[in-house]
Amino acid sequence: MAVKKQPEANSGRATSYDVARQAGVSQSAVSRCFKQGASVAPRTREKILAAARALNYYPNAIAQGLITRRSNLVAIIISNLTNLYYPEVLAELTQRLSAQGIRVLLFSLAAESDVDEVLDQVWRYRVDGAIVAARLHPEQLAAFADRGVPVILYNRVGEGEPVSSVCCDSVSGEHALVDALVEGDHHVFGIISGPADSYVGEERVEAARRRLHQLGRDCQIVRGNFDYASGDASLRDLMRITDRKLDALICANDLMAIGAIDSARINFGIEVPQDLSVVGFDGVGPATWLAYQVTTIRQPVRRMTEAAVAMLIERIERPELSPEQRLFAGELLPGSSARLG
Amino acid sequence: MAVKKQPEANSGRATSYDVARQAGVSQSAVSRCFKQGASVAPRTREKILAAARALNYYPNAIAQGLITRRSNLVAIIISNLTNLYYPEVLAELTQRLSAQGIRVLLFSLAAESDVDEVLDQVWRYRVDGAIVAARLHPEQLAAFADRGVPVILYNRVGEGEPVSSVCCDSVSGEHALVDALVEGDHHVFGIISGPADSYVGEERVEAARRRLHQLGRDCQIVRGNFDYASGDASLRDLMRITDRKLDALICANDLMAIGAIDSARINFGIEVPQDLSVVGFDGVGPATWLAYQVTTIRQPVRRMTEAAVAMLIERIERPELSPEQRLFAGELLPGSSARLG
DNA sequence: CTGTTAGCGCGTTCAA
DNA sequence: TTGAACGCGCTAACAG
Repeated sequence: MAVKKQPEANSGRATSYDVARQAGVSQSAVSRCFKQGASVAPRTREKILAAARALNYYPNAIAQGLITRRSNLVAIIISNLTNLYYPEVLAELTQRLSAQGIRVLLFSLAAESDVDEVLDQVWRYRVDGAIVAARLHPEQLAAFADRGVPVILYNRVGEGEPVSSVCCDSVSGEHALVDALVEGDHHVFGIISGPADSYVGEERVEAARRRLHQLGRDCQIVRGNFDYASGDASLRDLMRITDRKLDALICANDLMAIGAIDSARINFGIEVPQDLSVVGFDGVGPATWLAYQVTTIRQPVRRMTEAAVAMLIERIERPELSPEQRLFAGELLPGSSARLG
Repeated sequence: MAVKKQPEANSGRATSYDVARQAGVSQSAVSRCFKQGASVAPRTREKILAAARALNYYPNAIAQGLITRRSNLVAIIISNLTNLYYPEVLAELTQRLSAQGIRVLLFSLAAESDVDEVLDQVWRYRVDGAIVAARLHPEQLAAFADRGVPVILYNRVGEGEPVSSVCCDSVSGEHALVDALVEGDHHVFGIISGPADSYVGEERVEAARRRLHQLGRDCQIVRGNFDYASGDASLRDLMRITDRKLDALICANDLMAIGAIDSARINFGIEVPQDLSVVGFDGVGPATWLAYQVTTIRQPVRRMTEAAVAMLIERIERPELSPEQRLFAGELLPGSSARLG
């Protein structure tokens, strides 16, 4: 005879057995009572719910997960949370997942090299799926496939590896920006890139460069790292390189555009957009502030997060589904940081 | 005879039994092998680790949690993630917890009224503790105590309920700001508050108001809601109320200060700080941008998150520890958005 | 509709 | 140092 603990002596940790005893039913009746479309007599149900409430009983999701093989946990892996653009994405994702009865296990990377440690934990917690906004190597992506854990990349694609992804279209976005700048009669073009390990950064820069080339324009490219300070630093570089003739600046994201605008006005005494046009990418909050009104491409965050969550849940329920890539066009916000055509 | 599945046929989900069989040892040997200071012969250990690697075995944290009664999960509950100030806090917290072998279950509230649903999930997942930056009712706080789940409030206090918390001192911060403003020879003071349901918002406003009163200064207070747009809107209100005589503005956070600065310059053609001094609170990134350089109080985020995590882990390990409130003084960033004494 | 039974994957006694 | 046996809290057949 097992020496069971007192039923409710240790407060706040009642089990389904405690509830069963209190309600005078079997443990499995309690289990069914907390399951969706299970058959329980109304009277029984009431007794059980009353007992559950009295004992402060909540089903143990850990135990449920062990047996159903569904943890209802999804990992969200984000490289640098502080990038002004992610908080909005993260909030949207968690709220949408929450609405679907899914909990978020958050992993934030201090350095890209931490990915392997993070994945280690992801496997241990038997998450049902993952949404990833960080660079993953092919073998890391393969690990997800091996384990049958569906994964959705956010603003990234699996280079080589077939994997589902949700992205904002860099090419059409940069085309729109470049076309508008060119029509606006600019002559000396500069580009501030993102860090070398950023997928969208490289993609945006390449798209802008090619489009400029197609239209017969040359450009200078300097490397930034997506933050405010690098907007300033890169602008200085470009002013030097172009002998201050720069009059159109394309930034790989809004934050650097803002840094460049401030630097132009304050450090160089240049008028934006009269003397220098600046465009960004993302459509983050500060881009719309009165002082900046950055001409940029706004990512359709709502639709993108909605798609990411929908795609993930689909694949959790039907693992055989093949990968799918969804590309959303951003919207050109004219702003007033650039003279357009 | 139970019909066991093929050992490794279903790839990527090996159990400790599979590893044991492959290594020719018992399951409990495998278990010990993955535990810290357990006694395993070096040769046995190697065999097991080799088998584990071959089978791609990772201990099931869910099952571990079920038996050890430690999920190694901590809930982080944040009301509005998009408040420019929280991403930094969230990133710090997750990284610090991660370093301690603890995973983060993230809950982001769309509305304060969602708290109860969130808590429901918190109980179900048997989290070891929680860090909360959202308003909790006394009965909600009591629920944590009932269940023996340690909780740390972040920039909030338990009103009535005894509960641990980590805060940045509003009183000393506002005193420093007000004192500096008063010495700077200002005459018409205005305050933009936070939303009514914000604890720090109310506290900061009250501290500023009292200090002004002590120094024999009167002030006008209008309600903001912590976002950029309300900085603009509230400034308009204050300009009207004071018949444009406002020359010192105290904002309950930096974001509103920035909104007010932009509005003053652009909508009213007022020079900041020559004609109007503006101060904020928090020390968020944009506050230091060249265009603003907001005079503000910088919260010591690193020390605060470090304290929160340390306090929480202490209480997870020693539940009998009584609540503790830690108050950190912020640092006055002089900036250039205000004429100080 | 309800109770009985058998595990989910692992940590933890207790002997050997 | 190792293995056998048990149980964490629950779901999922199955029989009644």
